[in-house]
Amino acid sequence: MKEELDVFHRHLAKERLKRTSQRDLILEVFLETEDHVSVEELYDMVKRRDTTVGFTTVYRTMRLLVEARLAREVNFNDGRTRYEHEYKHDHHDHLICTECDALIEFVSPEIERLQEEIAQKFGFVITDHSHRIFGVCNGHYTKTGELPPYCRKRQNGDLPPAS
Amino acid sequence: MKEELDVFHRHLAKERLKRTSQRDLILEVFLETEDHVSVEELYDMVKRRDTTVGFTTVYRTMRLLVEARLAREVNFNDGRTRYEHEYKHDHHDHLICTECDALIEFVSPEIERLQEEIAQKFGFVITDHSHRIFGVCNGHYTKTGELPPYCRKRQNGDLPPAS
DNA sequence: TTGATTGCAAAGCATTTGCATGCTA
DNA sequence: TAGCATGCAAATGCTTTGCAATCAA
Repeated sequence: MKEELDVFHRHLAKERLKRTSQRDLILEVFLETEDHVSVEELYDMVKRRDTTVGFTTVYRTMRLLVEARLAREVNFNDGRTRYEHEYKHDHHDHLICTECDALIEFVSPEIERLQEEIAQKFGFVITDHSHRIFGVCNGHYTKTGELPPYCRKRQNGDLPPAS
Repeated sequence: MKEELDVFHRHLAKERLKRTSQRDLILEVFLETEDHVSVEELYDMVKRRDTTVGFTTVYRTMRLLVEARLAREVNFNDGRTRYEHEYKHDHHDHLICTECDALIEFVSPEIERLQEEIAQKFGFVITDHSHRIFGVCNGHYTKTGELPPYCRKRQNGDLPPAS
C-alpha cells in the first residue's frame, strides 16, 4: 500500500500535478479490493468513506492511476471499463464465464512467446495485448452446479455474449 | 453472395421473421466490403443505394446477421462495435497498430491449442475468444515510413491506446 | 388479416467537458 | 498567488426503445 502511494506521488510530481485527499483516498480504496472494479463500483466504495467525492473525480483519478501504471484497464464486454491492479502484478489474461460472474486469471508464457513470433513475422512491435477466453465454467455444466473454488466472483452477473 | 443470402433467409424463416428489402440490401452491402465496418460506416454505404433506410434498421439487421452467423462482432477499442464476415471465414485474431489504421489478421493453431489446454485445466468449455495484439506496425518505426503491404487500412485512423 | 418491420424521435448509459469555486504547491 | 483540482450539471457519442404507420406472409 505504502509503495503504491509513493509511486502515485512520484507520478504526480513528475507531471506537475497536485496531491489531493480525494486522489489518495481513491487509490487507497482501489488497492483494498482485488476485484475488477468499474468506476461506478469504486465510486460507491469511496463514497462510504467520504460522501463529498464526486463521480467525475473517480473517472479522472483512474486515468491517472493508469498513467502511473498502478492500474490497468480491462474490458469484459459488460459495457463498462474495469480496472485491475498493475503494480507488481504480473501480466495475465482472463477466462470469463458467460453464464455467471466467474472469472479466472491465467498466464501462459507459451502463448506470450507465440504472440511475439507472430508480431515479429509481421514487423510489429507489441505494446500491449488483450486475450479473453469466453466460455462456460465448471459449475455451469456439471450436475452439482457448484462453482469451482478458483472461480472468483465478478461484481456484475450479467455478461453479454463475447465480442 | 448468393449463399449468404440463402443462409440469411433460412435464418429469418426459422425465427419466423420477415424478409424485407432493407435487410437484403444491408446484407448485400455488408458482404461487399472486406473492411471491419461500424454501423455508422455501413449506414453511410447503404444510404448511397437507398436513402430511405434508417439508422436503427442497420443496428437491428446487424444483430440478425450475427445471430445468423453471417457476421461477427469485433472491438478494436475505438468506441464502437465493428463487424467482420463470419460465414466460411476461418476464425482469426488481430494485430492492431495504435499509430495508424493498419490491421493484420492472424491465425495461430498453436495458440488455439494452448487456449484449449488452459480452459480444460480450469474446467472451462470455450464458446468464443478475443485475442487482440496492440502494437506499432513496421511503417511506424522504420525509417521509410512506408506501410507494409499486408497492413490493410482501417476506416478510422484514431485508435486510443489498448485496454 | 395479423403481426413483424420500419424510421423517426426520444431515451439510455457510460464517459467527458465546461465552468465557477476551492485548494495545493 | 497561480493555476491545478473539484463537483456539479450539461454535453457527448454509441446504442436501444417507444410508437404510429407500413408491409410481408
